[in-house]
Amino acid sequence: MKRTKISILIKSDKPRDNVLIKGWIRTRRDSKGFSFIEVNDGSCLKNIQVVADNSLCNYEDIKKLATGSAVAIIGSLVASMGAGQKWEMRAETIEILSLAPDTYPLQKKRHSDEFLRTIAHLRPRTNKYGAVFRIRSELSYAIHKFFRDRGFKYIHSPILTGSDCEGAGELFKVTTLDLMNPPTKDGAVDYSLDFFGKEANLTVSGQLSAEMFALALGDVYTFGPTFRAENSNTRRHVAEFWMVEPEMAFCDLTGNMDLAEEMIKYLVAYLMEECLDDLELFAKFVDKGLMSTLGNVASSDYTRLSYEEAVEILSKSGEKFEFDIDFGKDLQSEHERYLTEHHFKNPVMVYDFPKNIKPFYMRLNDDNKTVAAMDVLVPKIGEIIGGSQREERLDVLETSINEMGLSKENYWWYLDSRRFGTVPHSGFGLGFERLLMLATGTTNIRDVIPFPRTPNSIEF
RNA sequence: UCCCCAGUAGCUCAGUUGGCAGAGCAAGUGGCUGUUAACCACUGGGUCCGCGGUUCGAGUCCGUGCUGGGGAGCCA
Repeated sequence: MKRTKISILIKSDKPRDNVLIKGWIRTRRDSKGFSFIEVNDGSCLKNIQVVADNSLCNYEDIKKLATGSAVAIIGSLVASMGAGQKWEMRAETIEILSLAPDTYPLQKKRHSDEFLRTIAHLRPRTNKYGAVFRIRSELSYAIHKFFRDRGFKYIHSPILTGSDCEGAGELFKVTTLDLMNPPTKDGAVDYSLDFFGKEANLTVSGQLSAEMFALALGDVYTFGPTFRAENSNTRRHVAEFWMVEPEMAFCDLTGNMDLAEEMIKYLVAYLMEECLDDLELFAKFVDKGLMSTLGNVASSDYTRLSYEEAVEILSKSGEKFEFDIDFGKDLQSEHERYLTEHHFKNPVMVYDFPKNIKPFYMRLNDDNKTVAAMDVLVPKIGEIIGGSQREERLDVLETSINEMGLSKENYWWYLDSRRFGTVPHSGFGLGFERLLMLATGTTNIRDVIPFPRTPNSIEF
């Protein structure tokens, strides 16, 4: 007999005989002659209520079923006499697949997120984390659907890289050398004897690869893990995270911002349509205002303002900031928060940043002091997207590489793209986990990724 | 890496001016004719984060280390 998933059963429009379910016990309530057993199989947030009569041959064992135990139940789906649910299952046989001992760490009541992080291998069995990871799965799918519907091609950019790409943050080194006794040359480690014949790292971004493919396939995107060895200890950073990076040929900064806005709106609307049950859990227990926030994000237009205008708003705000606002300095967290949470109360797109605070590949504007960069800032989380129109002019790009003290030789292949059929192109990086935080109201990034990697923490 | 806060039962926490270690939930046992994070009764459960110090006496005060959380920087 094939098992039926609980997500299917609870949506049934008629009673059904001879149904098999398999899942885990969430709670058991005993009465005089029978027990109510809540079974969850992870297919959806809801449990199915199973009624186990004391006439069942193994009823004495059934009464030992504790939270976390696994069962296979055959029975019939019938209308529930109770008020809390439409359907319930009347058990004919209950096979106990495994009995959870009383040391099972999860209880029926709520646990703190901090405690659940210490048992990250078990937390997907809770309502909240089950919901997080179902939403994460749906959001991944929606990203692919969004791009595919618009003719974008999915590029698998490499995880192992030989260049330090954009110099964005500290890199994780990848080596097969004997760390106790590495080969040296002139007092330094001799990486010519390493696996790749040169230094290698985990990628910090798929952007440079994506650019090469955008200049061949037109519109492309990457979606994969990226790594930063930055020692940052905040609720918005992890060492391993997933990034979505579209790259579009024949596209300027405005087209780039258009895509970013359209994409966020699409994804949030998609979740509100497909994951309503799970989202409502967050609206109930995590962030009371979640649904109105999401409604706003999905439907209202995002204000676009230049860095210069942002600086002006902040200067005139009368707000006392810890850090000075001055043209040429990057916006601090407190400034971003002021813009999104107080001034506009909505996502905000800031563009045309001073060139000295941005990487070499961003396109120089005609004013010679700003670049065609853009950030999407959202309330509570801050920067969720960073992107730019890329510098497509070979001479300007070479000057920029020189000015930033980088070596042209390392980027020979990147520069080739500007030698051969170069065109204006643009792209951005979206922090997948940060979008999940926005979608669920979760305030700590460690709670939206299955096994978070942070400084001093890689237990699971 | 810097600043701030916290660490007491399986979990969430209380513990007064330094004076016998507490509650709720969970767990175990029993009860209850339909429950909804069921309910009622009883029972068991402690390296008060580690180390050192002050004191007649430290969960409480001091020093230090570790762990967790929040903020900052870096960014997505």
